[in-house]
Amino acid sequence: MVEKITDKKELLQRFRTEGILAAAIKVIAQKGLEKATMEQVAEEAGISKATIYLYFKNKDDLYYHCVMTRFEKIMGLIREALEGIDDPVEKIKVLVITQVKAMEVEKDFFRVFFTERMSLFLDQSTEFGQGFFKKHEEYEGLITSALKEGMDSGTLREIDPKKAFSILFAMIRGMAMFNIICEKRESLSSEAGLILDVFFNGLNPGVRIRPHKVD
Amino acid sequence: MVEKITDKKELLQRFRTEGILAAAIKVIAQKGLEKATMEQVAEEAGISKATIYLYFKNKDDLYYHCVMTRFEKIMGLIREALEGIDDPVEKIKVLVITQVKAMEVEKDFFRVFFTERMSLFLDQSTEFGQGFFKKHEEYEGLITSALKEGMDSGTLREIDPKKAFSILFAMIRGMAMFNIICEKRESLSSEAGLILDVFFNGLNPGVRIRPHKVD
Amino acid sequence: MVEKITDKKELLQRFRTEGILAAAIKVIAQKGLEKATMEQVAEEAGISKATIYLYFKNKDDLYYHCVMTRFEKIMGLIREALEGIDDPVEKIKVLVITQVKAMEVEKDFFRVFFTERMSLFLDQSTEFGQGFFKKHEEYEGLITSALKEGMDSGTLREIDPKKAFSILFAMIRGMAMFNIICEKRESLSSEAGLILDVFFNGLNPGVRIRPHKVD
Amino acid sequence: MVEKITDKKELLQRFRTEGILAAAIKVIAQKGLEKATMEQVAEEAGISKATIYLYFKNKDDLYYHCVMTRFEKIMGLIREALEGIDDPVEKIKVLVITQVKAMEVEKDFFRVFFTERMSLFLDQSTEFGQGFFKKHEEYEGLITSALKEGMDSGTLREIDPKKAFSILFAMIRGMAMFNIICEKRESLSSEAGLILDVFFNGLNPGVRIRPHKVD
DNA sequence: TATGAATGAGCCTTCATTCAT
DNA sequence: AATGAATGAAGGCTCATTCAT
Repeated sequence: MVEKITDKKELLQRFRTEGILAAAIKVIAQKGLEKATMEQVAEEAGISKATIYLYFKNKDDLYYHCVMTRFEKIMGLIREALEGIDDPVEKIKVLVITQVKAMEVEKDFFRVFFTERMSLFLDQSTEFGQGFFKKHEEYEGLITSALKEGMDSGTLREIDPKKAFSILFAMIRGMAMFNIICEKRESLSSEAGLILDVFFNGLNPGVRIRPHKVD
Repeated sequence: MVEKITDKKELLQRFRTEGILAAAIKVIAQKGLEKATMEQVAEEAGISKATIYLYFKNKDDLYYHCVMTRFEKIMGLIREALEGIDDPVEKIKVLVITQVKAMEVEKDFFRVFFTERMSLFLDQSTEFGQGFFKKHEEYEGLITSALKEGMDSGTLREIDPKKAFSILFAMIRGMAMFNIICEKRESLSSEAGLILDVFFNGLNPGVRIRPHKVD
Repeated sequence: MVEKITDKKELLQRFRTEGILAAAIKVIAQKGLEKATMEQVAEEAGISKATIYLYFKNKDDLYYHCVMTRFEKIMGLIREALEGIDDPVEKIKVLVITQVKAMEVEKDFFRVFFTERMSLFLDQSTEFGQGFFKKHEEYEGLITSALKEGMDSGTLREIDPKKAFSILFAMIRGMAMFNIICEKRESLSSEAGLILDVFFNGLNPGVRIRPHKVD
Repeated sequence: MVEKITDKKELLQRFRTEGILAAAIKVIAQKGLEKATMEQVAEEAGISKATIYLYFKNKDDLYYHCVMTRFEKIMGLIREALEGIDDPVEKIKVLVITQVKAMEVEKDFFRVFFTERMSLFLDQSTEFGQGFFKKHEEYEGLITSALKEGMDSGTLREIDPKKAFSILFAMIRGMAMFNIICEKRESLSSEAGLILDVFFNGLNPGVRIRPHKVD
């Protein structure tokens, strides 16, 4: 009996939390982080400003959870997409495409994430920085292990996998940023192929081993 | 005689402008954009808050000029470094290295630039956005033309040069961001070689045409 | 029960609003509009500056409501005083006296109203101007209708009632201003009789139909 | 010789002074007193901000002189218009009409004078207040003496001439204000007749001795 | 005399955050 | 648990005014 009540509480808790996060993401995506006020988030969530503080410590905390939620969602999608795939190169391909598509779905939010207050996540002396760092390492692991497999099997050239990850990630983020931001004509996901092409084949002429096409 | 006076005035003008900019860059690099107050900038510059407004319209304008100044300086360095170099691949190599080194010198400032209020420069409906866009196009041209040359001469594989630029730029920016931000052990410039290696050769195994070493 | 709560809220709302207005009127009357700061008003009201902004949009809005409140109060007094009076000339007499006395009670505030930022109320392209205009028309109607009655009944000479109102109002305001401002020895209300005398009889010699005495 | 130089100096002095005043009046009429900045006045006058302070103590002083200049000009016009007129009633008529017309010519400036910072002139504890008071007494004398003449000759009813002046002046100012401000369809001067009519004949019915027409 | 340059002194306004109910 | 009400803390910006040249 008591458990049920607890369950109910947890349910409500989760319900509220998610409602607030959804509202926050929407408002932040629309107005940008700085201009998004707690008031607006509360209004969008249909609750009172003070209530937000029952579920989140402060504005930074709220934003942090917005980002982490997105992050986790994307990680989930990636894991899902990777299921059943063995070929490391294929894995990476799927990874990139999934990632890129996921970001495209929430363009507006990621625009903010990429352009405002990233510092919040990068200062590892803070709770937020540490939390983000952990998630990021998990993500890094996902890609790094695929790269390693490729290198071990001889499909990929041997270079420091962490560095390879860094580069790949940089390409994704970089392309994402400018595609997201500049409202390019071509969809972001259509450029995933290009990223992969360069990442695998480079710009040198010669027999391209892996042409890539994204559906 | 009259010229002299004008010169003096211009000199003072330039002196103040640069003094303020230097102060602003310092303060912003230290505290971040949001937390940097006009008061602090003024203090650092050894002048009064109101004086800043004689030289810059407002805080955004001040920051905009901070960024543009850095941009121009880097472009100057790049142009200088490119002098006398004919080989397109070599050009690109030099370009990347120069760029990366320049950013490293002002780590703290670029950390802010990459993580706070980039939106200011990306909204092309504003004066700031347009100004930045123009400079950026110039920069794009610098790299794109080198890439084109390489493609025309057959040294590089034919792909849309603008896209190639995007990717290269993304790699630089991405590596920069995370190296700058995460206080990695390795210096940013030492990774320029890696960037170039991947950019030219990709991760596929095979004969690497262009090994790169950065001094 | 629910009603009670609402009532309480409304009560508090009204309480605060009136408290702030009273404080504002006091401070403004003392220091003048320009020199009266929101800080001072808040202090006088025993609340925080920010709280004022919960009840009024900005300083202009606050001042606007100060004026409108006075206006409404005076209109109320006039309506009350007119009750049971039928004779149009008597009505006008009462009107003028009531008005003049009411202004005298709040000399200091009306001094400010007459001498500072009247423009705020006179620019009908603004919300404030329109609000004021409406109230003023109501007030005009009150007097105009009395004047019309008088003209219809033959007690008063026929002239455009609106113009008659304008003149009467001008006299009141003019006398008020200079009596209020110049700290004349004679009380403002004692001059109401004079106003009425001239308004009805003019300066021409001849049988004065209506001598006026104000108690 | 020395005198000539002094004269030249005086001439320049006067020239500058008048230039600044003209500029100030223009700017103030356009923007209102509060929004008119010393900078704008200087620009309009084609000189530097600092130069204004060579000729006027401060902004208030400048405004004061703007007003006094207008005042003196109007007094001059009135004196001129009164020349050769003997009939006191006629004098008053001319007085009112001249005054009203003069204000109409500089509507915009008088709008400001009537609605902003009149307090500056009304506080007789200040130099400005005293200066204004003196001029105003002179003006009062002009009208009062005409009124007295009329009373002495039996053309006008006997009442305290100062009070009669007050009332007449109130009517003029009041009508002026609302005509000036409200952009009434009828020209201000066309209402001078009405003012005079009421002032002389009142609203009582009966033989109107003095119908007034204004050209 | 004229001015370019500099500034002191404030004030309004905004919000994230708290707390009594 | 939820919130309406209140506020502390700051910061950008504007001008009138001064002064060295």
